[in-house]
Amino acid sequence: MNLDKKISMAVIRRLPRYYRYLSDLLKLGITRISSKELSSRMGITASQIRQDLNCFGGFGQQGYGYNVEYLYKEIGNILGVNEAFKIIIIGAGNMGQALANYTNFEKRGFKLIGIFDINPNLIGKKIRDVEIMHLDSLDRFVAENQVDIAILCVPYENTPAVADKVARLGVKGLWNFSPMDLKLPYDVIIENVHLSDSLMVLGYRLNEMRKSQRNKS
Amino acid sequence: MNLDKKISMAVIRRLPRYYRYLSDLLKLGITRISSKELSSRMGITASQIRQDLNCFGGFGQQGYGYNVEYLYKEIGNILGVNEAFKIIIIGAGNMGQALANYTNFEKRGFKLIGIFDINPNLIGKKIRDVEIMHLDSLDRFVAENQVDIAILCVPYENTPAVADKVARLGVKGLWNFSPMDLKLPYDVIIENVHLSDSLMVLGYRLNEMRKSQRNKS
DNA sequence: TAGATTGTTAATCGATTAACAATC
DNA sequence: TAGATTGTTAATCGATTAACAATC
Repeated sequence: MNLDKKISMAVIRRLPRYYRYLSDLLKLGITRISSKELSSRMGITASQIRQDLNCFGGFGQQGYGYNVEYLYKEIGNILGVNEAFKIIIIGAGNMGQALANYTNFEKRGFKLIGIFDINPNLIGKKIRDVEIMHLDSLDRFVAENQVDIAILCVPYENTPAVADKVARLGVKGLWNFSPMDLKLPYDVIIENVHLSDSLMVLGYRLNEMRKSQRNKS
Repeated sequence: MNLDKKISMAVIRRLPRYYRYLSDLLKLGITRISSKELSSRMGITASQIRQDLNCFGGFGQQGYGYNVEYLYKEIGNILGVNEAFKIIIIGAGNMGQALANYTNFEKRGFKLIGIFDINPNLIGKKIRDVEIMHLDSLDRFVAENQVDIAILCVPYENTPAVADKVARLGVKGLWNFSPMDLKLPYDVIIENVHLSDSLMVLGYRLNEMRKSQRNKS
């Protein structure tokens, strides 16, 4: 168990995936699983699974494998599903409202406590009991409430300014939906969701497949 | 110029990022750029930039660097921004509607031609001139129109069945928004957008930062 | 021409996979 | 106990970085 050693992002990004598969196994009523069996389900090597898990501790047992429920809970703890991170959404356009309606996030340890916009037609409206407030009241809100993460769903051109403002107010996690790489001079964790990047990669791969099929025939 | 050689996914996933930075440079009126200068803007090594670009051809000139407009267009072509991929959205809930309103996709070579749902209250409604149709008419629609990509925004439990149906109809690209790894026995390109995975990684990193700050003091 | 910067090969680094002793 | 499977070290593979000759 290589505890306190620096864990690579490659490993970290696989954790939510393990968590999902373990959740599925639980639902199927499977109580124990070997790295070999999980390997064939997930399409990665058993060796990688054992390596990954051992970054965080020895969760298995020789000759037995892993207890599904135990491993599920442990990975949940590592990912902080019981932390109840307080999140706010900035920008209540289509994407902001869509995310506000995602009840899944709650299950994974994220609690929406505020939504902000500048459109007067939206102010006062509620989404799942959370009020849409004017962006002008953000300062006071952040001062009065602990806000762990801000979800940025504002138009492209406003994103840098809003990100800067939020970071200055002391919010330490930003989830950015604009197609740009935010850089801030503060100690803030930024996670980008570049939807158009993903779609463009899909387009590229589609073309490549078609090309290779044409060459075959 | 290592043409026709297999290009790694690591390189491919960086292409849209290059494309974004070149677009920014164009807007700034910068006409030429060296790998060194681009390197400092993007925060990756100049060596990596030259390696990446040379997978697709020699776009630069010794002693000069790269012509921004030329490189922008070339990468655009590689990514297929002029292909006008025909896309449909399945599931016109919050996320489906949010994506339907994304005009950005059009600029990057994706044309929305249909939206499908099963909710009778939504059928007939239009989003940006695109009609929401009943899922029952999907078969005929795909038969009568070329559909390159289907965006899946349906509830978790319906996703596998809908994905299977769409793939059977001959759609070769799937953009999946459900938190599951789709596997299909057909030659279909699947690109997953696992929003909750991304958010959980953000939560993990936030916790790690806080831990390390606590240890310092 | 001299200076700059690419394209490309070689070296390094990190991540994945294989192997196996430890042990349940 | 014997069989199974982990935890962990060692080997391999692939991706990134460094170096430099080619050349604009």
